Amino acid sequence: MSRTNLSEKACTVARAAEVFGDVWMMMILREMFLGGRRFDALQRQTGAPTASLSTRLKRLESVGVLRRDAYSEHPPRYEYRLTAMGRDLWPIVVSMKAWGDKWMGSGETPVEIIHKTCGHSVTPQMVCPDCHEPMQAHDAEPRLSTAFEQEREAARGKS
Amino acid sequence: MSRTNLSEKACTVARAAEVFGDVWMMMILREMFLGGRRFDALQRQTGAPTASLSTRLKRLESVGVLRRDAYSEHPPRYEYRLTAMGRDLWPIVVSMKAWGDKWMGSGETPVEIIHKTCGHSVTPQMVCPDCHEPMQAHDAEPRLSTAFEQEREAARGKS
DNA sequence: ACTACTGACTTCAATTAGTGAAGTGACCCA
DNA sequence: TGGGTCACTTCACTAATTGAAGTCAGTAGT
Repeated sequence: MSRTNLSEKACTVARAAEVFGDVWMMMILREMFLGGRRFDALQRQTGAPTASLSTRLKRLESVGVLRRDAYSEHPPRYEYRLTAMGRDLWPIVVSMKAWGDKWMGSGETPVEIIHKTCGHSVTPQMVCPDCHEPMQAHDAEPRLSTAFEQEREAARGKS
Repeated sequence: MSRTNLSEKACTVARAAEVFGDVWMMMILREMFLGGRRFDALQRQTGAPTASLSTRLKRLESVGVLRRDAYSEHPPRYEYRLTAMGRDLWPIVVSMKAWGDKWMGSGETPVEIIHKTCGHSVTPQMVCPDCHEPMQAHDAEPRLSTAFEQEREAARGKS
């Protein structure tokens, strides 16, 4: 699907990007978190061409992000459901929504997130799991593993 | 750049996806959060072809995610820096890293995130800003605005 | 019995985007 | 004079995407 091969890289962002670093992937995920299950619903709500949607769903299934279940044998009809792996993508979609609301939005948000346990409409926040303080880019410092450091060193040297 | 026009959609995930719903965009962002500033460093560390990198950087600049500063007049040399808008993308990249580490990783993470204020190596977590409980997909319920609901209703009806 | 419709797709030809390799321009260093 | 760096652009080629149309297995209506 993508011509580049990022999956052999050490960077796990690269590996994740290979899976859903694609507009349709993100639209599909958004739609599934909104409850979309069937091919034609996903198609209409994402606006993806049939062929594009089809290749993406196959890919997501082969990765393990979603499962394709028959809900009728005759005629054969299927629906797609997120697996645990797929549900774990929720923070990514929510982060994108938060960013989109803040920087690309036009005042009112199209979707509110209601926290079931407390009932409030919320914008989930990233916090440090140790000290529970909100975290942003400038609060963090990356520390590279030696293996990853070496991969980068090699890149620096070549070409 | 993308053939589809998602930016006029109400959904802010769609708008965000239009900006960086692309493998190279994500790789560039990862690299910039790791401290990459110059064209050739970004190229080597992301593995992007020059032309691809060039179009992506132009696009990110035009959106306002990064700024292109001259660090030398003669010869003309530039570096790229994230704006506030760009730094706000951090939660997305971190969420992707967390997902990649968990589901695509091979034991050891290539990059640790050190929380400067507490000094710990952490995996940032999404919490409800009201009750401070960790939040996942099943803790949340989406509520659509009437405008967005109408857009979807229209999609349901056509073709 | 015939026609239309639904759902989940495939196939196809035309268009568009992405690719590696090579080239450009403005310098610096020896 | 020759080579090297940096930040790109241009080009010919290949690969992916697109919209439209078609397929298959049924159900519903008249």
